[in-house]
Amino acid sequence: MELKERDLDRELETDMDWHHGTKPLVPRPETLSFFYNYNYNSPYPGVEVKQAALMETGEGSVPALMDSRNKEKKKRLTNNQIELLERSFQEEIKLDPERKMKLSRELGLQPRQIAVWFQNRRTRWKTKQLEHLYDVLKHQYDVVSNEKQKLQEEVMKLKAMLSKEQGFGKQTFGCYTEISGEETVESTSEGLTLRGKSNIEHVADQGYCSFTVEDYNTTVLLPPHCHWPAVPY
DNA sequence: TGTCTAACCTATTCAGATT
DNA sequence: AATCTGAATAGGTTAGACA
Repeated sequence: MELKERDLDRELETDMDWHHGTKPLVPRPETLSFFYNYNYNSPYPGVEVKQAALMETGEGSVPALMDSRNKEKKKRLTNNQIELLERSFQEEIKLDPERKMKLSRELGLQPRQIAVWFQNRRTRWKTKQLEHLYDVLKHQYDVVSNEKQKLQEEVMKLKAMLSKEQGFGKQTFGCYTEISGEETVESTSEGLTLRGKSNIEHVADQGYCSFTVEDYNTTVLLPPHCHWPAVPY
């Protein structure tokens, strides 16, 4: 980013970390909280008017005064604000300065509020993605596990038939029976696991479980052209 | 190369909303 | 009152610009 843009950004307090470099090292004095609060000095006169109007109608997003000491309340965003923010988020998960300012003007919110909302929204989205990924992997595991059990049962049946043919049980099998050159299967009651490592561990070892949300976004959950969350909010 | 700063992240706090 | 939800904060990391 160019210096000019950075300076402008800082001047307008559009940066998410508005306090960087100027963060007070001591607790904020209550009596001066209005001074430290980023909502106080609005660089957008028009926005203030809009916010005041919204407050009057009970839809305001500007923190109202909690008491005589100017301590401000947290206010939830209105449905309209969230709707527009959501639409914007669906269009693009990241927020560029221009869009931030546009949303700020349209919604009557401080740029930093827009940035914070997007940051929190990305966090929620990521959590949902991970939950969804867990479900997908669990389902895949269950399918593979069931398949494995069926195959094991089939092996046992075939073994039983073989031993019957070879002398009605004269030949006993050990605890582990060779199936292939690489893998053995436990023939005990808990014989559902591969010796050594489970499928999931095996997959994890091969790095299949190592992914980023971006990778996941473009491979597992979403169609290739889709770069915004398919998982609902 | 080191410093500065914007932008991002995760973890956490805290207050309003809900049960 | 307890719990949930989400707006906001704290502090750390990263990347780009610049001297």
